[in-house]
Amino acid sequence: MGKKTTIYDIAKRLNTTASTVSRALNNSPKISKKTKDLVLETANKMNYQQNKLALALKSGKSNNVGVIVPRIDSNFFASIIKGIEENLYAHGYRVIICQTQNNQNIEVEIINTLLKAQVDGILMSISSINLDTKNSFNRILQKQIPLIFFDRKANIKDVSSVTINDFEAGYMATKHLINQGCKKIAHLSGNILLDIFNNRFLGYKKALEEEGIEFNKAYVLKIRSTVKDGQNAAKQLLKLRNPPNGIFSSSDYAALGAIQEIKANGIKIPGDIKVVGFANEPFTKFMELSISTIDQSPVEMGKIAANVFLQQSNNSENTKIEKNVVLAPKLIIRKSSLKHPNE
Amino acid sequence: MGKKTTIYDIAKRLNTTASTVSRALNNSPKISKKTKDLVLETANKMNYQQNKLALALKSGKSNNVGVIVPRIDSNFFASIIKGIEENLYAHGYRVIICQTQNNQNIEVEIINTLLKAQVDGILMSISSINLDTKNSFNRILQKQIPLIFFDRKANIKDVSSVTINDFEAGYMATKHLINQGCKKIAHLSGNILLDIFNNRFLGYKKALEEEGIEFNKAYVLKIRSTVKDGQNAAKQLLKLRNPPNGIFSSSDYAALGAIQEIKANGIKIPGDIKVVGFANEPFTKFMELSISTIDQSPVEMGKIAANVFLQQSNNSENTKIEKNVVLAPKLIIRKSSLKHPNE
DNA sequence: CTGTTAGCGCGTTCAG
DNA sequence: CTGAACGCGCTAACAG
Repeated sequence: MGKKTTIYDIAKRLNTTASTVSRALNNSPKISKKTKDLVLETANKMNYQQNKLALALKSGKSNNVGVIVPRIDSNFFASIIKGIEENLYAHGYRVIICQTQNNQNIEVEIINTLLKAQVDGILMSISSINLDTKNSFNRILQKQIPLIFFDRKANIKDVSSVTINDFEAGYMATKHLINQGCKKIAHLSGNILLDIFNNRFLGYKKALEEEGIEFNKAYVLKIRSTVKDGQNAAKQLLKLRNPPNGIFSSSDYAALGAIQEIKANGIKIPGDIKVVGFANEPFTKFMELSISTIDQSPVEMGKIAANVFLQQSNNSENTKIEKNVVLAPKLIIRKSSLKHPNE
Repeated sequence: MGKKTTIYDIAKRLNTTASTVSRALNNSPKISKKTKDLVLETANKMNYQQNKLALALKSGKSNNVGVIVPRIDSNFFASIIKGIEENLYAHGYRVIICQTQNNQNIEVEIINTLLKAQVDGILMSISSINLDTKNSFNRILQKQIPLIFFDRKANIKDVSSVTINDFEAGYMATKHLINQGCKKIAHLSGNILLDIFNNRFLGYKKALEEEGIEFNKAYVLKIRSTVKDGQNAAKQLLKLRNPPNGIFSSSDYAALGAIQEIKANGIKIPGDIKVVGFANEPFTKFMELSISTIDQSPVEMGKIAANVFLQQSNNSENTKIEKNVVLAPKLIIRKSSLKHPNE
């Protein structure tokens, strides 16, 4: 009962051999319809189910793909994973999820674990970029298994990526604030060692420059993507002799924190200060004072990352194909940044 | 370069055999320190990495666990998965994620796929309960692989589960509304074919009964967990000759929709109608009119489900252990249901 | 302590 | 069209 039935079991029952059974089950042309039907029937009767593990060992293909994210419980990453899973499941791949918690040691360890598990590909959003992780990436590439970055990429030759144009996003957000009448615009930035945050920052600077607004270092604060950090940042900004009247936050959570803090000080949003966040987390839409933000089409990003993986793994040629898909960010204008008609 | 090095490769290089290498790598006691060190060193030099697939085939243990949810991009399920992954990763298991999209055919298919992939366990929140799915569950049990339900369970002998006390949750939410002065309480219910929704409904009824409030069938509406359905439900309720002054929604999203619709009609919340949702989705806390809700401790739920799996898979005895963990729901009181001091 | 052998379950030669 | 033999990479039982 607990024992699993193998092709040997069903061969024995039919007084034939495993290879015949295998052929029948795999629709081989060189087998008579009669024995084939017979095999299929008894296989069914015996509740046979193919052991993919044996197949994987034999073929060298596990049909598993590793997906590595800092954490899964943010709508952004969960949505990407949704896109990846839906796309790859239909192609016979199973998705293994791993979280780094933004810890580089864990990140390296996870990559090793996945390689040992013989995954057919690794799709990831990097947590950090240092020597250890670079070594890990090289180990992946040496094994010839496709590596695809999404959102947070490292700049490595021969590695494909799917990102949004973060520079453009930063530019759009800042330009929008300027168009709404802001001249003193602060920026809450993530760790600029990561491209995404650096590019958003550069886009912000570019927009200021274009409008002839002088860059003010005191207006740029480094934050983690939390409500708390947003509150603290807002506190700092409000203390300035010349506080900003616009804030572009590279995180929706920080934007929310900033908004809370500002309102707690009796300052009006969007009247006195206008705010734009980043990521289009669900809550930004649901708030009464809905928050303007940048949408990154995460589900689509996941689907595309999966497509790039599929192309790459079907690419039997040894020619490396590096594909860098850059999606267009969408500025979503909501109440938190909207100029009053009379303004 | 692309070729993977096996224990045979390193045995050959050392003029020894694979078993010696294996012993060295696995810290076997019956091997001399000298050869062991030598093996480890050259293994390292040759970039050896164990092929877990071969080990899995040999041992019959894949170290993979399947997790099945309706969808991953809701904070509730994502948080459960977070808990599961964090717990199981530490124990050497990898987590394979699958989404049913609430489709029973897909659900059955996924179970089959996971069984073929030789997962060591299946943790799931069911999408539907019918003959096909029951057959699937039986197939899992026949193969002696642990099956654990979380949140949405089916009542099947010998199957463990981790849930919250939904009856209690429904009771608490309704009682709270009554304590805040509501006498006409509506309930937005999910599909009561699923235990969770039925139990919430029964808890709701029980609370009414206890307070001598007559049950009014017109106050109970069936909804899906969407903002839209919440809006429609509110529309219906407001049309009643005697509309409710309290709403207990089995979904935060529907609660939000109802609130939007009610406010759009110029009716005050919590002044005229008080609302309690369900699941403690992040946005409920962030709204200016924060929404009262039930917290289900999803991360903890995931961790516990993982623990139950671990216990069950270590249970070498053939005695079935069925463990039904029931977590206590937490009522989180926020503005949407709070009586004004003067009221 | 080390080498030999066998088997996990499957697909795929190569013979017949 | 079918059967016999082999190998994927690893561990474990058995000899030496």
